[in-house]
Amino acid sequence: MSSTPHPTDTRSRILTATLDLLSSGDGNAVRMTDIAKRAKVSRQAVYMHFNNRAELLEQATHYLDQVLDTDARLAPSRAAATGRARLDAFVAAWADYIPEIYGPARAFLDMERHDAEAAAAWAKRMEDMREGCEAAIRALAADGDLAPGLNPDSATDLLWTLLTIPNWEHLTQTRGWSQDRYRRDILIAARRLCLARP
Amino acid sequence: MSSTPHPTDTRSRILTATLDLLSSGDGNAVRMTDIAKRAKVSRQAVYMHFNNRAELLEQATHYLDQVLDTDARLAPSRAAATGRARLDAFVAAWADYIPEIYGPARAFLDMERHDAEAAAAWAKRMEDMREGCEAAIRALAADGDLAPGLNPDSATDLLWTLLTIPNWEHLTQTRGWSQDRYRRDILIAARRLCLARP
DNA sequence: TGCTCGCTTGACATGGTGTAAATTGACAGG
DNA sequence: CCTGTCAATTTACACCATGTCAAGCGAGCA
Repeated sequence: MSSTPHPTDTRSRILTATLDLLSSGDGNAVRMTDIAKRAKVSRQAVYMHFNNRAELLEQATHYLDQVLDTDARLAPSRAAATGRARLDAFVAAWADYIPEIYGPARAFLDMERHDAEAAAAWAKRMEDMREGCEAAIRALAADGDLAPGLNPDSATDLLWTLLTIPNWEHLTQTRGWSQDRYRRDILIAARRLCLARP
Repeated sequence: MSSTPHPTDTRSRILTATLDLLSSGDGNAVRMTDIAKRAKVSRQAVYMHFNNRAELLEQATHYLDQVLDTDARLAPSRAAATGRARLDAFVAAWADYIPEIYGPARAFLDMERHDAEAAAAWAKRMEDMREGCEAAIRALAADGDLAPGLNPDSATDLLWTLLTIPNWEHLTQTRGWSQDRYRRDILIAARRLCLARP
């Protein structure tokens, strides 16, 4: 059942319990009580390690980033020779990354409205992601391959927007797209949007 | 202050109070208490007219649709001669519609996770909107102007996704785009995405 | 006079987060 | 062996928003 190893120390048990619950679909069943139960500690023990839910979630995503080796996944994109290749690699990497962080992401999106701290933590992550978009667009512009009619700023923001998690959610959950279809069609869309000659 | 007329009967006062608060920015300050206070009735009086918050919000958007004459705004799109014209008219109409319904929309998006009834009501509205996208894409396909590489289904879903309210929110709120810029650049993006020769 | 309707008042249940304090049990060091 | 420390437990409570319940009140109508 458990997708992550099963460490003995309490703090790690809480973190893996959090991730397990978040990734197990019913995102609503991730209350502090549920996490504590799953980690086999008291609810108060959770508060001994994390001040509040937002902080716990934030630590959990950091923990997840190590497991997924997020940086390494974006290396191919950074190494790409042309702007077109960079765009393709970035979109592909990101498309496959989304489903893996969807659990925590959904939790943050839910909190973001009424919890400024959570919103800030999540905004920073998404800002990092935007930089990937910006780099790809700059590379395209340098190659003279950027779509005419769009300045680099607008192209960056539009690409970034296209690739947001709510859009992935909309297409795969609401519209029932498979992950394969998402990967394929979102790449086509990104090319059409950004490239002068898609 | 009040953007809507000020009817005397209680039910209408509650509805306009709801819309006023929703459109006044701080979307978090739209608790049942706030609405009641604004309508100058007791909190319980609200429950005499609407069973719960979701139902109140739903009625409020219906009320708003009458005020905005939503149907009429989409008439130019339906009347367009070519697929390209239809796409343009639809995107333009929708782009200017979003800011006007943003208040209620945001409230629904917040509830949709933990309130099935609210989610269903909102999904229906968005489904109606999808039909506009579908009609535009079909018209393009009929003219032979649809982007190669995308079948009509995918194009419809992608266009629909591009135009969602969270994306408008992301671009105008998070990225600080003006409404003018949004209207202009989202139209460019929609054309690039859907047209064979944008 | 008395009935009914629309609304008010005030109290209360529920469900989730977060706080506070007293207690237990293990383990380490003098 | 006694003592201190530390992690964790148990229990209890404050807070906040939604929604429920019941009694009361005043205006208008028959």
